Amino acid sequence: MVSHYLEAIYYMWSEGEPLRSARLADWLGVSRPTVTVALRRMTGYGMVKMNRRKEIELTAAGRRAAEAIVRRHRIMERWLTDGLGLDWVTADEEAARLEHAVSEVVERRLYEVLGRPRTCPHGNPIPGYSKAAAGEVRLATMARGGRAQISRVSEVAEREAPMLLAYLHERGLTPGREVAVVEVDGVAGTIRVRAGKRSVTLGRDTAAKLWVVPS
Amino acid sequence: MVSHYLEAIYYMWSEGEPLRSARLADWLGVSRPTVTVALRRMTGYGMVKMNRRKEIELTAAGRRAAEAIVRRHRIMERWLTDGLGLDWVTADEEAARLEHAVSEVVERRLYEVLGRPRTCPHGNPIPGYSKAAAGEVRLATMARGGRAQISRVSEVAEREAPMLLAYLHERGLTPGREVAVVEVDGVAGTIRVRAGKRSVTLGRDTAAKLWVVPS
DNA sequence: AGGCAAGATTAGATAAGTCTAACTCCGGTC
DNA sequence: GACCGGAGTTAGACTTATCTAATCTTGCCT
Repeated sequence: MVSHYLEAIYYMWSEGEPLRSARLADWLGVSRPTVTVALRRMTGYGMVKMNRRKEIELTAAGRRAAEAIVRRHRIMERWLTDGLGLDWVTADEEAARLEHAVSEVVERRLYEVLGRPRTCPHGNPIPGYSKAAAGEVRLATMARGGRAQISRVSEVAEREAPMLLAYLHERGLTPGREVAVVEVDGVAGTIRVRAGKRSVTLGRDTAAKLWVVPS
Repeated sequence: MVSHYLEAIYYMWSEGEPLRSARLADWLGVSRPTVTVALRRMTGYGMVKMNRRKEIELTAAGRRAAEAIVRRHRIMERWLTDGLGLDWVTADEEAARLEHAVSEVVERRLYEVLGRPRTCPHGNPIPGYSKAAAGEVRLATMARGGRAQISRVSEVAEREAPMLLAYLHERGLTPGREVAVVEVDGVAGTIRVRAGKRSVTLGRDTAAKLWVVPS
C-alpha cells in the first residue's frame, strides 16, 4: 500500500499542511501505529524521510512515484467523466482504484487519446504535464466585492467531503466559472458568491477548498 | 488474491482440463502448498469446493465472481486494443492488472461505449454477454483438406505462450479468418494451414490453442 | 502386491499491513 | 517548574499470501 501513502502525502503536501503522521492516519483512515510502521518501511525504501520535527517529506524518488499515481488518477478521472460519462464523485472513486493498476504505457496512450487534457475534471493540474494556475488563492480569502474565476476544487474535498463535489457541480461552481463575492460574514463564518444568476452561500471551510484566480 | 485464483480456475475449467491443484500452481506460478492454503481459504469463503478426487470446482458464487473478472478482462482488452491501439500482448498484460480494479459501473459503461463487442480481441466470448461459437473444434483435430474459420485463440496461449499471440497476429491468423489445412504430419507433430496467400506450419500443441469452426 | 512418482498436505518461516493497549516524549499553560 | 494533552512509538497479535523442506496419499504399472 506504499502508493496509497505516497498519494496521500502528496495531496497533503500540496495543501501546504504540516504533514504529521497523525494527520496522515486520519486521512487514510488507519491507526497511528500503522502509519508509524508504514513510514518506517517507506523510509527504508527511500521514498520518504522525516526531519527532527517528525514532519514527513518525500524524497525525490518518492515524489516521482507520488506524481505518477496522481497523474494517473487525474487522467483516469478525465476519461471516466469525458469518455464514459460518469459523474464527478463516481469518477473519483473509480479512479482511486484504477490509478494503481494503470501502467505508464496505458497512461501515455490514454493521455494522447483524450487530447492531452490540462487538468482533471475539478481543475487540478496533471503532474508532469501542467501546473496550477498562477495567482491562485482560496475562495475563503476573498473579500466582499471581489471577482474571480474558479480554477479548481482542492483534492482534499474529494476525500473529506465527496458530497461537496456533487454539490458544486450541480450549482455550476466548476472550473472556469466566474464568481463574484456578494457577502462575507465573519461571525457566521460564511461567504456568499454569485455565479451567473445563482447565488450560493458556503462555509469558510468549504470555501477554503475552492481555489480561484482573482480578476 | 482470491480473484486471481478464481480467474485461473475459470480458464482451466474452460479448457476442460482436469483442474488439480498442481496444475493451478503451475498456471499461477506459485508453489503447491500455497495453492493448498489458498484453496482452503476459498472453500471457507464458499467460492470453491473439492470433490473426493481432489478436483477443484467453482461454486455458483465462485463462478459468478470468476465470470465478472474474465468479463472485465476481455472488455478491457477490447478497449486497450481498439480504443488505445495497444498490441495484443501488451493489451493482455495490462488487462490482467486492470480487471481487478474495474467496478461493475465502469465495466457496464465501457461495454456500451465500445459498442457491445461480442468477443475479446482474440475471439473469446465475454461471459454474461456472449457464448463460444457452436461447433468449435481445435485446429489440431482438423484433417488434411479441411476448411474452417478461426473463431478464437485460447486463453491458455496468453499465459503459456504470450509470444504466440504476436506470432498469430502477424501472420494474419486472427478470428474470422478462413484457413485450409494443407498438410498434417503426424510423425513430426505439425499441421500446415493456408490463410489467404500465406501458409504457416504449427506444432500440434500450438494448433490445439486455436479454435476453429469447420465450414 | 509392492513400489514409485506425482500430487497434496503439514510444519515452520517470512513479509506486509493492519489492529489495540500501553507506553514515552514534548510543548505549552498555569 | 509541574503537569496535561496530543503525537508518536513499542509491544504483541492477527490475517493474507507466500516460501522451503519434509511427509503423507494415491493411483498405476509391473
